[in-house]
Amino acid sequence: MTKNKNIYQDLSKRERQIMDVVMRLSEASAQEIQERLPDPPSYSSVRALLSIMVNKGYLTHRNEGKKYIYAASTAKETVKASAVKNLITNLFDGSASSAISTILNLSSSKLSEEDYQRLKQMIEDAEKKQ
Amino acid sequence: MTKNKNIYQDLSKRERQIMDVVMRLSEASAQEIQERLPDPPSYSSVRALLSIMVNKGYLTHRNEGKKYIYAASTAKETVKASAVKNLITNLFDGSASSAISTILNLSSSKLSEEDYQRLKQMIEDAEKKQ
DNA sequence: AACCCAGTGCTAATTTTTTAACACTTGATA
DNA sequence: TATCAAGTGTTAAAAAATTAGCACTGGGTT
Repeated sequence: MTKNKNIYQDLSKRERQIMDVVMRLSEASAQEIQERLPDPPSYSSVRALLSIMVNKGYLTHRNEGKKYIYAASTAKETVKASAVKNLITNLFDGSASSAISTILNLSSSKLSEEDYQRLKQMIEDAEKKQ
Repeated sequence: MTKNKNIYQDLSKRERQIMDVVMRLSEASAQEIQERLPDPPSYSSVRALLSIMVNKGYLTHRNEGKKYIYAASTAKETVKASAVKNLITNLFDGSASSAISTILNLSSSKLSEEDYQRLKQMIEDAEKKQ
Protein backbone atom coordinates (compact mmCIF):
# COMPACT_ATOMS: atom_id res chain seq x y z
CA MET A 1 0.00 0.00 0.00
CA THR A 2 2.59 2.49 1.04
CA LYS A 3 4.80 0.83 -1.50
CA ASN A 4 4.17 2.61 -4.74
CA LYS A 5 1.88 5.35 -3.58
CA ASN A 6 3.98 8.32 -4.47
CA ILE A 7 7.28 6.98 -5.66
CA TYR A 8 8.39 10.14 -7.29
CA GLN A 9 7.58 12.27 -4.31
CA ASP A 10 9.81 10.23 -2.08
CA LEU A 11 12.97 10.37 -4.12
CA SER A 12 15.90 12.62 -3.32
CA LYS A 13 17.13 14.87 -6.09
CA ARG A 14 19.79 12.50 -7.31
CA GLU A 15 17.53 9.53 -6.95
CA ARG A 16 14.96 11.27 -9.09
CA GLN A 17 17.52 11.96 -11.77
CA ILE A 18 18.52 8.32 -11.75
CA MET A 19 14.93 7.20 -11.91
CA ASP A 20 14.40 9.46 -14.91
CA VAL A 21 17.26 7.86 -16.76
CA VAL A 22 16.14 4.36 -15.89
CA MET A 23 12.63 5.14 -17.03
CA ARG A 24 13.87 6.56 -20.28
CA LEU A 25 16.05 3.56 -21.02
CA SER A 26 13.77 0.98 -19.41
CA GLU A 27 16.88 -0.87 -18.34
CA ALA A 28 20.39 0.37 -17.83
CA SER A 29 23.80 -0.48 -16.46
CA ALA A 30 25.54 1.73 -13.92
CA GLN A 31 27.75 3.12 -16.62
CA GLU A 32 24.90 3.98 -18.96
CA ILE A 33 23.17 5.73 -16.12
CA GLN A 34 26.23 7.71 -15.17
CA GLU A 35 26.68 8.90 -18.73
CA ARG A 36 23.21 10.36 -18.76
CA LEU A 37 23.13 12.05 -15.37
CA PRO A 38 23.30 15.82 -15.22
CA ASP A 39 26.51 16.91 -13.50
CA PRO A 40 27.58 13.30 -13.45
CA PRO A 41 29.22 12.19 -10.21
CA SER A 42 31.89 9.52 -10.10
CA TYR A 43 31.14 6.01 -11.24
CA SER A 44 31.59 4.87 -7.70
CA SER A 45 28.99 7.32 -6.44
CA VAL A 46 26.51 6.18 -9.01
CA ARG A 47 26.96 2.60 -7.93
CA ALA A 48 26.47 3.53 -4.31
CA LEU A 49 23.28 5.39 -5.13
CA LEU A 50 21.99 2.50 -7.20
CA SER A 51 22.64 0.11 -4.40
CA ILE A 52 20.74 2.34 -2.00
CA MET A 53 17.83 2.57 -4.39
CA VAL A 54 17.72 -1.19 -4.71
CA ASN A 55 17.68 -1.50 -0.94
CA LYS A 56 14.89 0.99 -0.65
CA GLY A 57 12.95 -0.99 -3.21
CA TYR A 58 12.83 1.60 -5.98
CA LEU A 59 14.96 -0.38 -8.39
CA THR A 60 15.69 -4.00 -9.10
CA HIS A 61 18.65 -5.46 -10.86
CA ARG A 62 19.54 -8.61 -12.69
CA ASN A 63 22.84 -10.03 -13.73
CA GLU A 64 24.06 -9.83 -17.24
CA GLY A 65 27.51 -11.24 -17.59
CA LYS A 66 29.41 -9.69 -14.79
CA LYS A 67 27.39 -6.56 -14.50
CA TYR A 68 24.08 -5.49 -13.13
CA ILE A 69 21.29 -4.20 -15.27
CA TYR A 70 18.93 -1.98 -13.36
CA ALA A 71 15.24 -1.36 -13.91
CA ALA A 72 12.44 0.28 -12.00
CA SER A 73 10.81 -2.10 -9.57
CA THR A 74 7.42 -0.71 -10.43
CA ALA A 75 5.88 -0.89 -13.87
CA LYS A 76 6.85 2.03 -16.01
CA GLU A 77 3.25 3.02 -16.60
CA THR A 78 2.59 3.09 -12.88
CA VAL A 79 5.51 5.37 -12.20
CA LYS A 80 4.48 7.68 -14.98
CA ALA A 81 0.91 7.79 -13.80
CA SER A 82 2.00 8.58 -10.29
CA ALA A 83 4.23 11.40 -11.49
CA VAL A 84 1.45 12.87 -13.57
CA LYS A 85 -0.98 12.62 -10.72
CA ASN A 86 1.40 14.42 -8.41
CA LEU A 87 1.90 17.15 -10.92
CA ILE A 88 -1.79 17.71 -11.41
CA THR A 89 -2.50 17.64 -7.70
CA ASN A 90 0.33 19.88 -6.68
CA LEU A 91 0.46 22.44 -9.43
CA PHE A 92 -2.87 22.35 -11.18
CA ASP A 93 -5.23 22.17 -8.27
CA GLY A 94 -6.32 18.75 -9.34
CA SER A 95 -7.57 19.95 -12.72
CA ALA A 96 -6.49 17.59 -15.46
CA SER A 97 -7.82 19.79 -18.20
CA SER A 98 -5.86 22.74 -16.97
CA ALA A 99 -2.71 20.64 -17.07
CA ILE A 100 -3.48 19.57 -20.61
CA SER A 101 -4.03 23.17 -21.53
CA THR A 102 -0.55 24.04 -20.32
CA ILE A 103 0.90 21.22 -22.35
CA LEU A 104 -0.87 22.32 -25.50
CA ASN A 105 0.42 25.82 -25.06
CA LEU A 106 4.02 24.78 -24.57
CA SER A 107 5.88 26.11 -27.53
CA SER A 108 8.07 23.06 -27.46
CA SER A 109 5.15 20.72 -27.79
CA LYS A 110 5.22 20.82 -31.56
CA LEU A 111 2.41 18.43 -32.24
CA SER A 112 1.96 16.98 -35.69
CA GLU A 113 -1.29 16.85 -37.60
CA GLU A 114 -1.37 13.19 -36.76
CA ASP A 115 -0.97 13.93 -33.06
CA TYR A 116 -3.94 16.26 -33.19
CA GLN A 117 -6.10 13.64 -34.82
CA ARG A 118 -5.03 11.08 -32.29
CA LEU A 119 -5.71 13.44 -29.42
CA LYS A 120 -9.17 14.24 -30.64
CA GLN A 121 -9.86 10.57 -30.99
CA MET A 122 -8.62 9.91 -27.46
CA ILE A 123 -10.90 12.58 -26.11
CA GLU A 124 -13.88 11.20 -27.96
CA ASP A 125 -13.13 7.79 -26.57
CA ALA A 126 -12.66 8.99 -23.02
CA GLU A 127 -15.88 10.93 -23.36
CA LYS A 128 -17.87 7.95 -24.52
CA LYS A 129 -16.51 5.70 -21.86
CA GLN A 130 -17.85 7.99 -19.22
CA MET B 1 21.55 35.34 -11.28
CA THR B 2 18.09 33.91 -11.26
CA LYS B 3 18.50 30.97 -13.58
CA ASN B 4 14.90 29.94 -13.84
CA LYS B 5 15.53 27.35 -16.44
CA ASN B 6 14.64 24.28 -14.50
CA ILE B 7 13.49 25.51 -11.15
CA TYR B 8 11.73 22.36 -10.18
CA GLN B 9 14.65 20.16 -11.05
CA ASP B 10 16.94 22.05 -8.75
CA LEU B 11 14.87 21.90 -5.61
CA SER B 12 15.58 19.53 -2.78
CA LYS B 13 12.75 17.33 -1.61
CA ARG B 14 11.57 19.63 1.13
CA GLU B 15 12.02 22.68 -1.03
CA ARG B 16 9.88 21.08 -3.67
CA GLN B 17 7.16 20.37 -1.15
CA ILE B 18 7.26 23.96 -0.03
CA MET B 19 7.16 25.22 -3.59
CA ASP B 20 4.10 23.07 -4.22
CA VAL B 21 2.28 24.61 -1.30
CA VAL B 22 3.24 28.12 -2.29
CA MET B 23 2.12 27.52 -5.84
CA ARG B 24 -1.18 26.15 -4.69
CA LEU B 25 -1.87 29.07 -2.40
CA SER B 26 -0.17 31.69 -4.56
CA GLU B 27 0.93 33.40 -1.37
CA ALA B 28 1.35 31.99 2.10
CA SER B 29 2.72 32.67 5.56
CA ALA B 30 5.19 30.35 7.23
CA GLN B 31 2.44 28.95 9.38
CA GLU B 32 0.10 28.27 6.46
CA ILE B 33 2.92 26.48 4.71
CA GLN B 34 3.79 24.38 7.71
CA GLU B 35 0.17 23.26 8.07
CA ARG B 36 0.15 21.94 4.53
CA LEU B 37 3.51 20.17 4.41
CA PRO B 38 3.57 16.40 4.42
CA ASP B 39 5.22 15.16 7.62
CA PRO B 40 5.36 18.73 8.83
CA PRO B 41 8.57 19.70 10.58
CA SER B 42 8.71 22.30 13.33
CA TYR B 43 7.69 25.84 12.66
CA SER B 44 11.27 26.84 13.17
CA SER B 45 12.44 24.43 10.49
CA VAL B 46 9.94 25.72 8.03
CA ARG B 47 11.10 29.26 8.61
CA ALA B 48 14.71 28.26 8.13
CA LEU B 49 13.87 26.53 4.87
CA LEU B 50 11.89 29.51 3.68
CA SER B 51 14.74 31.81 4.43
CA ILE B 52 17.12 29.61 2.48
CA MET B 53 14.77 29.53 -0.46
CA VAL B 54 14.53 33.30 -0.44
CA ASN B 55 18.31 33.53 -0.46
CA LYS B 56 18.55 31.12 -3.34
CA GLY B 57 16.07 33.25 -5.22
CA TYR B 58 13.25 30.73 -5.43
CA LEU B 59 10.86 32.69 -3.25
CA THR B 60 10.25 36.29 -2.39
CA HIS B 61 8.51 37.69 0.64
CA ARG B 62 6.76 40.84 1.62
CA ASN B 63 5.71 42.20 4.97
CA GLU B 64 2.18 42.05 6.14
CA GLY B 65 1.82 43.37 9.63
CA LYS B 66 4.59 41.69 11.51
CA LYS B 67 4.80 38.60 9.41
CA TYR B 68 6.19 37.58 6.07
CA ILE B 69 4.06 36.47 3.21
CA TYR B 70 5.92 34.27 0.76
CA ALA B 71 5.39 33.81 -2.97
CA ALA B 72 7.27 32.23 -5.81
CA SER B 73 9.76 34.60 -7.35
CA THR B 74 8.90 33.36 -10.80
CA ALA B 75 5.48 33.70 -12.37
CA LYS B 76 3.27 30.80 -11.53
CA GLU B 77 2.68 29.95 -15.16
CA THR B 78 6.39 29.82 -15.81
CA VAL B 79 6.99 27.41 -12.97
CA LYS B 80 4.15 25.22 -14.09
CA ALA B 81 5.34 25.20 -17.67
CA SER B 82 8.83 24.25 -16.58
CA ALA B 83 7.55 21.41 -14.45
CA VAL B 84 5.43 20.09 -17.29
CA LYS B 85 8.30 20.32 -19.69
CA ASN B 86 10.55 18.38 -17.37
CA LEU B 87 7.94 15.70 -16.97
CA ILE B 88 7.45 15.28 -20.69
CA THR B 89 11.16 15.24 -21.38
CA ASN B 90 12.08 12.86 -18.62
CA LEU B 91 9.23 10.41 -18.59
CA PHE B 92 7.52 10.68 -21.92
CA ASP B 93 10.43 10.83 -24.28
CA GLY B 94 9.47 14.32 -25.25
CA SER B 95 6.08 13.29 -26.54
CA ALA B 96 3.41 15.72 -25.41
CA SER B 97 0.59 13.67 -26.84
CA SER B 98 1.73 10.60 -24.97
CA ALA B 99 1.67 12.60 -21.74
CA ILE B 100 -1.82 13.82 -22.50
CA SER B 101 -2.87 10.29 -23.18
CA THR B 102 -1.71 9.23 -19.73
CA ILE B 103 -3.64 12.07 -18.17
CA LEU B 104 -6.81 11.15 -19.99
CA ASN B 105 -6.52 7.60 -18.84
CA LEU B 106 -6.00 8.49 -15.20
CA SER B 107 -9.02 7.20 -13.40
CA SER B 108 -8.82 10.17 -11.09
CA SER B 109 -9.04 12.63 -13.93
CA LYS B 110 -12.81 12.70 -13.82
CA LEU B 111 -13.40 15.18 -16.57
CA SER B 112 -16.78 16.74 -16.98
CA GLU B 113 -18.69 17.09 -20.23
CA GLU B 114 -17.70 20.72 -20.16
CA ASP B 115 -14.05 19.82 -19.78
CA TYR B 116 -14.25 17.62 -22.84
CA GLN B 117 -15.76 20.38 -24.91
CA ARG B 118 -13.15 22.81 -23.73
CA LEU B 119 -10.37 20.36 -24.50
CA LYS B 120 -11.60 19.75 -28.00
CA GLN B 121 -11.82 23.46 -28.55
CA MET B 122 -8.27 23.93 -27.28
CA ILE B 123 -7.00 21.30 -29.64
CA GLU B 124 -8.79 22.85 -32.58
CA ASP B 125 -7.27 26.18 -31.68
CA ALA B 126 -3.77 24.84 -31.27
CA GLU B 127 -4.17 23.01 -34.56
CA LYS B 128 -5.20 26.12 -36.44
CA LYS B 129 -2.48 28.22 -34.97
CA GLN B 130 0.07 25.94 -36.47
C1' DA C 1 5.70 51.34 31.72
C1' DA C 2 5.81 46.30 31.89
C1' DC C 3 4.15 42.18 29.97
C1' DC C 4 2.82 39.03 26.39
C1' DC C 5 2.32 37.13 21.92
C1' DA C 6 3.58 36.16 17.51
C1' DG C 7 6.69 36.93 14.76
C1' DT C 8 12.01 37.25 13.16
C1' DG C 9 17.43 36.32 12.74
C1' DC C 10 20.93 33.57 13.58
C1' DT C 11 23.46 29.50 14.72
C1' DA C 12 24.52 25.00 16.03
C1' DA C 13 23.32 20.08 15.91
C1' DT C 14 21.45 16.20 13.53
C1' DT C 15 20.33 13.47 9.71
C1' DT C 16 20.46 12.32 5.01
C1' DT C 17 22.59 12.51 0.70
C1' DT C 18 26.46 12.31 -1.98
C1' DT C 19 31.03 11.29 -2.83
C1' DA C 20 35.47 8.83 -2.87
C1' DA C 21 38.47 5.00 -1.70
C1' DC C 22 39.94 0.41 -1.18
C1' DA C 23 39.69 -4.55 -1.36
C1' DC C 24 37.65 -8.30 -3.61
C1' DT C 25 35.47 -11.10 -7.79
C1' DT C 26 34.70 -12.59 -12.44
C1' DG C 27 35.29 -13.45 -17.33
C1' DA C 28 38.10 -13.03 -21.29
C1' DT C 29 42.43 -13.81 -23.39
C1' DA C 30 47.46 -13.91 -24.33
C1' DT D 1 47.27 -20.27 -15.96
C1' DA D 2 48.44 -15.64 -15.04
C1' DT D 3 47.00 -11.26 -16.00
C1' DC D 4 44.06 -7.58 -16.85
C1' DA D 5 39.97 -4.95 -17.42
C1' DA D 6 35.63 -4.15 -15.71
C1' DG D 7 32.71 -5.27 -12.61
C1' DT D 8 31.01 -5.52 -7.31
C1' DG D 9 30.61 -4.75 -1.83
C1' DT D 10 31.51 -2.03 1.83
C1' DT D 11 32.84 1.69 4.52
C1' DA D 12 34.26 6.21 5.82
C1' DA D 13 34.41 11.06 4.86
C1' DA D 14 32.45 15.35 2.97
C1' DA D 15 28.72 18.11 1.72
C1' DA D 16 24.10 19.36 1.82
C1' DA D 17 19.66 19.36 3.71
C1' DT D 18 16.85 19.44 7.63
C1' DT D 19 15.83 20.32 12.20
C1' DA D 20 15.69 22.61 16.76
C1' DG D 21 17.00 26.20 20.07
C1' DC D 22 17.83 30.69 21.75
C1' DA D 23 17.90 35.63 21.78
C1' DC D 24 15.78 39.49 19.99
C1' DT D 25 11.88 42.80 18.08
C1' DG D 26 7.57 45.26 17.68
C1' DG D 27 2.77 45.97 18.49
C1' DG D 28 -1.10 45.58 21.48
C1' DT D 29 -2.93 45.22 26.24
C1' DT D 30 -3.33 46.12 30.88
